[in-house]
Amino acid sequence: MRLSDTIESFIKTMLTQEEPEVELKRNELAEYFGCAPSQINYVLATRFTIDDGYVIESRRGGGGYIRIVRVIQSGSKFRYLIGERIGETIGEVEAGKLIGQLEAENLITSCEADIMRSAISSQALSVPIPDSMKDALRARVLKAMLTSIARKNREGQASAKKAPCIPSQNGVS
Amino acid sequence: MRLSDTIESFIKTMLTQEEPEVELKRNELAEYFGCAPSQINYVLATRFTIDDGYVIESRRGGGGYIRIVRVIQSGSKFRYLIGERIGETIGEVEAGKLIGQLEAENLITSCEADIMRSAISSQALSVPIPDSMKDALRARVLKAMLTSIARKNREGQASAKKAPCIPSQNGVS
DNA sequence: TATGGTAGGTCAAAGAAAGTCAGTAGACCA
DNA sequence: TGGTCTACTGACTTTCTTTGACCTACCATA
Repeated sequence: MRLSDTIESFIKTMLTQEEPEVELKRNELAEYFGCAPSQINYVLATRFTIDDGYVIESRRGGGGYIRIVRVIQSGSKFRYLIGERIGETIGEVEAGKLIGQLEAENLITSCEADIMRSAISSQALSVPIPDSMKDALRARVLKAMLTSIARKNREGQASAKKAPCIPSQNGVS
Repeated sequence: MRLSDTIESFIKTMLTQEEPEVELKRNELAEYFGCAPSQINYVLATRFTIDDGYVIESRRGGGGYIRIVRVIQSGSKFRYLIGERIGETIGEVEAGKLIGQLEAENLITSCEADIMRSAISSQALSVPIPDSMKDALRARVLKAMLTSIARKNREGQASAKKAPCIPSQNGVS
């Protein structure tokens, strides 16, 4: 396994359900894993982004620290994604992270997440068009899927005739 | 026998009934068979396609890998749809009917059906490319989504750890 | 209020591994 | 024997990881 993956899961095991916040020393962690301190920054930059659902705070100097906070930016997540976050184009990795967040917040099932991921995979979109247009296409497809989920949720709320897409919260307090 | 055939059967013997998933190193395999690494890609591209019921996942860079997953049992509904029924291109109406059938047979939930319909809607695919290419794109996206469902169902059967996509059969014998 | 130590941030470069593609060679068929 | 399809290769590209040199911020205290 890659060092980055090891560090990632190390940090994630510190972030439990009850403890959505962890503070660490960059140099200590680097020494513990026997790597360059900047490796820690790399892990944070690639695996603990806001799209992944994390916020990083830090401080330099004596008594410095890095704090990682898992955030659930609730409110109307779908509106935010469709209206602001996604925009005209989006890459596969980025889009995958957004889907992962919806899954983690139990706004979609893991089946729905997988369907969405596969629908926007570069595999699925591998027709001979320029990459920029693929990203535009991906954004459209993703927004269309999210819109359909959001609409279903609304209808479920309104009439209770049709089942909403919100999955049952298995094991989540 | 052609080298490609040898590599193909080599990989297929690794993919047993119990282990439908194999991970390998492209360079190692190429060295083992004494061929160019790109030969491996050729074999994967010609013999382990979605239509054949396989999914390829890979990662570049340090610690990179190629994973081959056999997703689809022969003789299944999904096998028929992906391998024969859908083909290279498909229109929106036709695709919608197929999705409706899956929904009626309780192979997918109504939410999943809606997500899939929206993903292949002409709305979602309205980027400036020729219509013929849109139909090709729709076919690819649809196959990719069906593949992910089929895979999930298989994983659900195999381990019962992950929930399968097959919805509960409400009122359907 | 300088100033030196402490600790995190940035960035570019090197390394690792897979992907792409165009071109060549071989095989099969009319 | 010419044409088309399949197999194969190598050069080049892209992506991901890791490191180290250098930069910046904060704190204590003289």
